[in-house]
Amino acid sequence: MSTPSHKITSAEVALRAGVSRSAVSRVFTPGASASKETAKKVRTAAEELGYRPNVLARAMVSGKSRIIGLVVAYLNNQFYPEILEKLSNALRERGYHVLVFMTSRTEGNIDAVVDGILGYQVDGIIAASVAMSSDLSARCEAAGVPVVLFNRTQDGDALSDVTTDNYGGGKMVAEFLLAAGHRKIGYIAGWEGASTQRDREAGFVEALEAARASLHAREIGNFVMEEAKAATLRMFSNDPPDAIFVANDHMAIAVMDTLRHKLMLCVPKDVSVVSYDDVSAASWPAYDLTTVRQPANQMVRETIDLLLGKIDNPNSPKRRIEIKGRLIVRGSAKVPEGWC
Amino acid sequence: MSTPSHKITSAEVALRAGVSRSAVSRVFTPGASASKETAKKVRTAAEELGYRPNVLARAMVSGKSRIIGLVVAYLNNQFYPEILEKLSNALRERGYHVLVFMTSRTEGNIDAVVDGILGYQVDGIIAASVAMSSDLSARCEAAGVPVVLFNRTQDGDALSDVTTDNYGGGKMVAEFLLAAGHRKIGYIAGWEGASTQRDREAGFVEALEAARASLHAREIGNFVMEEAKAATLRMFSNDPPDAIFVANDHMAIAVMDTLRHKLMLCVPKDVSVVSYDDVSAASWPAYDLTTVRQPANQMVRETIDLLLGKIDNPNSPKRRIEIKGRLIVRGSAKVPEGWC
DNA sequence: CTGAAAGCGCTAACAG
DNA sequence: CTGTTAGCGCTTTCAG
Repeated sequence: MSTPSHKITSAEVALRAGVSRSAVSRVFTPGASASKETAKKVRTAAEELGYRPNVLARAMVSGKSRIIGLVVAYLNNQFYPEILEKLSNALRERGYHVLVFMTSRTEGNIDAVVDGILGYQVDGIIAASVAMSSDLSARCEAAGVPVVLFNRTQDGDALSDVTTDNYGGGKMVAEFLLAAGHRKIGYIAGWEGASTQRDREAGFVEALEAARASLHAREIGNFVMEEAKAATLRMFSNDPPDAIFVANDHMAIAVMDTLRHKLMLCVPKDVSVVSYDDVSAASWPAYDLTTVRQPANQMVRETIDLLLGKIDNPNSPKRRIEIKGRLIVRGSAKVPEGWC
Repeated sequence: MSTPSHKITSAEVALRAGVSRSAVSRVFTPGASASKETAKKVRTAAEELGYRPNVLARAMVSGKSRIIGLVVAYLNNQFYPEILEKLSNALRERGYHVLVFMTSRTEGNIDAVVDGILGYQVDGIIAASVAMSSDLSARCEAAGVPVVLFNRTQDGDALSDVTTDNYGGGKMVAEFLLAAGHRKIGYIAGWEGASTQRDREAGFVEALEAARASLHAREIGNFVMEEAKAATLRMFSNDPPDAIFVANDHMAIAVMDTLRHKLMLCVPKDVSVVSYDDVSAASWPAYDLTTVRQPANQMVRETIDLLLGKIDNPNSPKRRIEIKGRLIVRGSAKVPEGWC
């Protein structure tokens, strides 16, 4: 392979292979018709020259960039790097690449961010745990760019989304805690703008009430470790609970640290802790969290199917996919008698 | 703003504003000359139509895509999500976006991955903790795409890189452990293909030898938690050490879990543990790791400066930047008398 | 300061 | 199966 000091075009390959530019194009276009012989000549020439088709030029004429924009808020919560990795791998297998757009979780600048994405002619957008103004989703719609919300729903909106059954998950946790005999149960909430937070809490509280119990204490942790610590301290400053449901694992880690190292309590002897997500740290022996698993692989698969489906068939209807979660019982909470 | 069902072109904006396409272009090109009045007409029309310049088309003619390709191996190690986030934010501030390419850590498929990147006409590539064949770096060179290696050096190669002083860091750890009175010191190695692994170990071992001590035990963890656990078990199966240096925090977490929960040892009473990186989990009370901090912000800044510098000025020379690390003393290792 | 014209690298329709 | 032709949306000389 020679190493010229500029980018190689299909014309140069064509010249060297003694064919036309279209021939070159066809050889590099899956499912286009070129004779075995032409293909070989072209591939050889391309190899020798170090030619790669220019994806951008291809995108311009075909209208498909094979780029998916991924909007993500905080990578601190281990759940999201895991998702990003899975998403990226699965997408690559289907011939797409991921352009990452970081934003803060609050609605403020997300519109600007997505606006920026649109300029890259992405074929689709996955918004992980962020909210979009309906104005903005309308623009995406208008631009013909499908959007799917990952791990977040948004009402009154025409966006597809993939979530787990957060309501059912919250309910499961309440039933588990109740069955273990807990009666003074606290809840540490995530950011209240998040549908995950709202649904988990709703399911949790309703199951409590269905059993004639009620929330003993409630504090807000906003999905942020520092705030979760402060919330825990507040919750234990007076008439402490004997069990806590924390809205996600990320905060639960901070909660457990605070319980043990600031309040000198034992988990689960003094207080049971249950949370949500089942990130990999949840299974580390130091925490050993009982938690509701969000089946990441399945969520990713559904998200991609939904998005690519919409790309292939732009007027496929909006869909909301809700996947059942499962309670993973570990050591951070008392286990009810005979629980299986 | 109206919401047409297709993508808006500069021609449409031009038409509505009663100017030429070039005028529109100039209004959206920073530092181009357009009269105040034209600018206003164009902006209004653009706003009403919901126009965004097509970055891809612009890239084709200008030759600059404003996309940086980021190659990253595993997001499991918390260090990388943190870096990705910082990188992405800093780059966006400078008008670039990040296209993420995931690969496995071993050299196998990385060439294919980078090859794919080149097709996107990225303006530059940041390779985080992955090795590139010299053949491939030659191709990037030939294509005029600068590459900088993040947290990894590669000898015999013309690539710029940004690392911390891993050799010096390893040395610091040895001195710290020795000063605390440890004499039976073990090392859990990372993947041996990594320069970080090699340099940390080299500095560590040489400082040990300089003090007429030597490595008491050595096992390989390959930067993978499961393997680090197995390595720990092996190391303690016979004549256990009283201190361990673990090549990074990610493995150290697994090592500590194993020490405490499988081997029933106390840290640091029975064994001191020191590691490398200072990811956020290192400061969680459950681990409270004494570790060498890699100054992420500074590394990111240098990386970006280096890369963008090379983009602006293609024949700026290759540079290797090495940043000093610092030992963050926490509770996972005995602290030498009078250490400050 | 502004418009007309040319062309970035590629693919898609059309003849042959 | 193959080459020719016409653009994708934009920026950029070059005249005016």
